[in-house]
Amino acid sequence: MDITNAPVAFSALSQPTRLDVFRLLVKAGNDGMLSGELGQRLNVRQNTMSANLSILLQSGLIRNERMGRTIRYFADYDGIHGLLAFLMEDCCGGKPEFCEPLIDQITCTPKEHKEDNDTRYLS
Amino acid sequence: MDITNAPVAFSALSQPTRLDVFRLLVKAGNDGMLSGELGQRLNVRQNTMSANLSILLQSGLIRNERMGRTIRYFADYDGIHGLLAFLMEDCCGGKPEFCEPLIDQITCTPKEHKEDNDTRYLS
DNA sequence: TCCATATATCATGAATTATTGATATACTGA
DNA sequence: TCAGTATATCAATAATTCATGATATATGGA
Repeated sequence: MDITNAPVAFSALSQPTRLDVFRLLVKAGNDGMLSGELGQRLNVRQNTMSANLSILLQSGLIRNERMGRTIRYFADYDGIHGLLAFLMEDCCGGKPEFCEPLIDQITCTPKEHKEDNDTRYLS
Repeated sequence: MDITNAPVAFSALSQPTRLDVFRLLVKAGNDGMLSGELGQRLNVRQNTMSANLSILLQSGLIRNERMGRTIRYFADYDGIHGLLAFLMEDCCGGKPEFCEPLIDQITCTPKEHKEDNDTRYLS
């Protein structure tokens, strides 16, 4: 997986099923959800869900882990943080020292992991 | 102008020129920017810029004001706040009382205007 | 090794979106 | 009222995206 730009991520979120998937994963937190579970929950066919999950994966907003026969998907908070930081860059009147901690908070970035933050979107 | 859903807003941000416009307006803050100014700055033809601004307007992420012959565009913080709140709903493990103030902060929502917040995206 | 389950990939057609040249509208000042 | 500037709309083509049926791959258990 290799994300290079923000339009790809927003494009991923622009499709209703994918937005639903993303929000379910945000709510699911560390538990994540299985691919099949998402398909059942949202009443989406298997190959359609697979294609949509693939697009979300490429966007860097979610990640996955194979658990035996099944694959579990999670919201990727680093990716989310990077995207929102890019989107709202200088949002507080060009005072990043004021704005950045707030972006950390909205994306639930723990202070002790701040050095791992995704900066791919930042210019 | 009447925005009804989040996919429209993310779709608006999924196009590179529109994302650039949005970010310029976020940075510009209360000064906003003229349509022609945006076109020059991003090297985009007049009618293309007009079409893209129209799409951003429909998304509720920006607003405009005619000033004589020119039209000035601004980031719409209420719209932005509503979208991000919807996107990250329950992001902190289903504890909105912890999460919501952070969303207010990232979108620079002043406390005294909280009652005006856009809730169109919230379920 | 064979079967069943879970997920991914492929090819296709339908629908949507983006850009452009041309033209229309809105406003200002002379 | 006319000319000029700023912006919007229209029509058309090109490009992209979507969901789907069919099929392939990966894993686990008997």
